[in-house]
Amino acid sequence: MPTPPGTPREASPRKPVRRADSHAGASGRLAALGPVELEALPGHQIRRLQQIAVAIFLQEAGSGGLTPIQYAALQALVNCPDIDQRTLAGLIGLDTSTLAGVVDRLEARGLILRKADPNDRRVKLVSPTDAGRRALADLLPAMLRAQQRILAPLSRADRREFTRMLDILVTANNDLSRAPSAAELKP
Amino acid sequence: MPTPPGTPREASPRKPVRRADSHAGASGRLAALGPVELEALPGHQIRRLQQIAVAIFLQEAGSGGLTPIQYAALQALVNCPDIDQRTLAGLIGLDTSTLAGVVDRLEARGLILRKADPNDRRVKLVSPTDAGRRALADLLPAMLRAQQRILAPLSRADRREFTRMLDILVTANNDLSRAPSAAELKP
DNA sequence: GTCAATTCGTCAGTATACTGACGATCAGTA
DNA sequence: TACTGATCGTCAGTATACTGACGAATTGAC
Repeated sequence: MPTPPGTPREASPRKPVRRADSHAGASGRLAALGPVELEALPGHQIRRLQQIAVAIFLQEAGSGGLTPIQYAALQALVNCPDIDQRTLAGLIGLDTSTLAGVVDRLEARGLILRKADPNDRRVKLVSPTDAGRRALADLLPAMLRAQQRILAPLSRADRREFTRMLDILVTANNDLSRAPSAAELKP
Repeated sequence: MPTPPGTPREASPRKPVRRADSHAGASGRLAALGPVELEALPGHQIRRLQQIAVAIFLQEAGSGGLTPIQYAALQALVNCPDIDQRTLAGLIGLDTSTLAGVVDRLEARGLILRKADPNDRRVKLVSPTDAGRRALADLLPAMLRAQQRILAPLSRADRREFTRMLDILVTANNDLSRAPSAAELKP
């Protein structure tokens, strides 16, 4: 972690508030340059947007529905049944320990099945039940409405640009979460 | 720490099987078209980007540092000391019940102080300690590096566009989380 | 001046999301 | 075959983040 990646360097901050003064340690009294506005920090706004996206999804899904994560796990399993939990975690971008809880809850609701792999008893293969496929199909319109609402404040051209940049940012840093990456899944 | 960022990884196939935008409006005929690709759903990609942003922040902050939320709370208090918890929750976009835990942890580390409001005994006023201001100042360079790294995969023009759209999306839906909105804070 | 409504902070409960460690299992080798 | 190393799922611990409910305190209507 002493090694910041290649290229941060002191680019001129757009309008943000306060430049990264490399001589900060010396003065110690740089608190006078100006306040840091949270709204100008991308990380802060990304967190807010995530909160909003989850809230919209839950509104559309209704009280009996699934959470966004549960929907993603179930959708990945319908796309690709009978995979082990590690592969599933990689598909939806989750830590395997976090996925364990998600799978527990889906199994408790009868939406998926966990069975041991006969060839490797460490592995548990997961697949959706009929009830799971039905729940997913029932939720599809609400899920699509949620996706539209999330980006609704943007113009159509901006929506396209935004999703394009989102893809760049996610794929460029895909390996930063503890989710198993595609590289280490299929040797 | 492994996984030095900046590794672009091969681009995913990215065939947009089913997008949630534009012409999907009628909502009746989109049910039978093909598999739903999670990567094409804005909500999914926003969640992934949030994971990445947190991971980058924690990498830069180091082991003894603060979490992004703790940083935001402390920064808001330095900008604006002696406010009650409800106002603070609104400033950083948090539920008051979630904020209670954040404030507990910051108080336990001696970075903030909680005292009763003499004019209204329901209210607890919060303000940073000297140690809190010091911790915030010490973390400033790392925080700014993190912000740069999050958007580093984009061109400079794209970074500007992305933050512009982020602002639009967040402010347009500001009232969807349970955080106290600015409207109800100052009557 | 009393009582209902409201507000503030908190708690219990649920669900992500991470780190670090562990037992069980498998693959490879000597 | 016995040993080493790796992998799979899980667990404990910590930290967001929400809903719904609650006691304590204040405000408002009358």
